[in-house]
Amino acid sequence: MLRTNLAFLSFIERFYAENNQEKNITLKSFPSGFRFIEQGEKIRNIYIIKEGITKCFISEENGKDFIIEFLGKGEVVGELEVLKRIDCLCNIETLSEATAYSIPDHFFLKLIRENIEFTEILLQELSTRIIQTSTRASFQQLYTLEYGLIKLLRLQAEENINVSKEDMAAYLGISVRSFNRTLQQLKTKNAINGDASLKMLLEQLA
Amino acid sequence: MLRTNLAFLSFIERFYAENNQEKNITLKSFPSGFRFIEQGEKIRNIYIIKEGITKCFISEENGKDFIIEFLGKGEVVGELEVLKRIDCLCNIETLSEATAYSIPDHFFLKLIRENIEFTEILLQELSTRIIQTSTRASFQQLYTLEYGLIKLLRLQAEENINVSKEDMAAYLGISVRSFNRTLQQLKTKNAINGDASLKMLLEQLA
DNA sequence: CGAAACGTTGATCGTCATCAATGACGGTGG
DNA sequence: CCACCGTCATTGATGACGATCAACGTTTCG
Repeated sequence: MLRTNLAFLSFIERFYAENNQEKNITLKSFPSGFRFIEQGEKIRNIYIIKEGITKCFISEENGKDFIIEFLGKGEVVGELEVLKRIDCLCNIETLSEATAYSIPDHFFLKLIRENIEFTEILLQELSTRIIQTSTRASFQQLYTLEYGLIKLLRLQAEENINVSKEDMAAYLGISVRSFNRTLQQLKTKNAINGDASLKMLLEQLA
Repeated sequence: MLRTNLAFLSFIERFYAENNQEKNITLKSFPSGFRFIEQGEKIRNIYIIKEGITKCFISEENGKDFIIEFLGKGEVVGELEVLKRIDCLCNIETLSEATAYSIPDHFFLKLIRENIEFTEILLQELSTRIIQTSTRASFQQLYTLEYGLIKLLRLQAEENINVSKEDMAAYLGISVRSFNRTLQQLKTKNAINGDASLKMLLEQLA
């Protein structure tokens, strides 16, 4: 659930240190809770996250939010919009203080044309995203909330990060009320067998 | 809902005609209803569809199917698996007679390294997929079936293709029974206002 | 000054009513 | 025989509303 891409990060850090005479790449800092990309706006830079955690989410017209993914170190945002010359699809908001390398669109496109290593990392990244998004869509569509929640808790226990209940609910596409309710049902049904760290997390939440 | 990529197709046709002395690319034909990629298997070729319609779907462990997308002319399949060296994520099955260019994995990777035009088309394709998959996941998660069905019918009316009820149901992640029921509800509620071609399609189905 | 009392706020839960979606089963009609 | 529908029971998921509780700061009074 927290995606990272260390290959991307180390590439860009190397590039930033060695090949940035023209200052195409700049490093920016954001406070926690800052929305640095807004759905529907035009964009002129892509960002590669150096430090911190962000969420990438779509706000639907009915007022609900759907979190596409949590993005950490080395994840890139805005690249789809630049590649396809479209307005931003999602909002990107920091969940902690964060720093990110900012790369102007033209320079990003130039990198793709001229640096095969960069392009291959990008291809890997896009592939990973398609895989994750598709399998998740399928899963969330075909299983009940209860299964989805267990899966989410498991992911969170593995990666040992902490996300607000509000965000977890948005990740599942439900309200906080429903999220709490389902947590509680899990607990009373004792639906978790075996996994100790998962049990602890559940105790802690419900 | 029926994705195509004419840029990809014309690239590969040109390449096939002019640069295929070593016979790396071959043209294959499949009958209707043929599953030429099976979830969980290893893969050694990618395919680019020349003619015909296919469906790309995940079979979940609970026996349900989820159709990721319908793929037509110029769509590529198997490239994620080759790029990431993993087993097949989905099944690909023809819905009509179909022909496809088959490209060995090593040659596909070589094309990426050596032909920037090819790579750029591929980047476009992957971007499109992420966008479609994400927005669809969000929509299907946050709106009711009724909305989802209307959207699906609209897409189908626009693209003027015909897909079996079974497949439409799988696209929505529901059973045929539920699909029919919802169609009927749409009809009796007269939920469609304005769009004539949509109304016709609904009449025809329900 | 310090402790007790008070009010505010936000998060959570119990409960109830309701809507959304499903599964089963038998019937109907081409 | 197969695709579809009526019907019924049931599960899944939601929204609304009020009650509760903990956290926190402020006020009040001994």
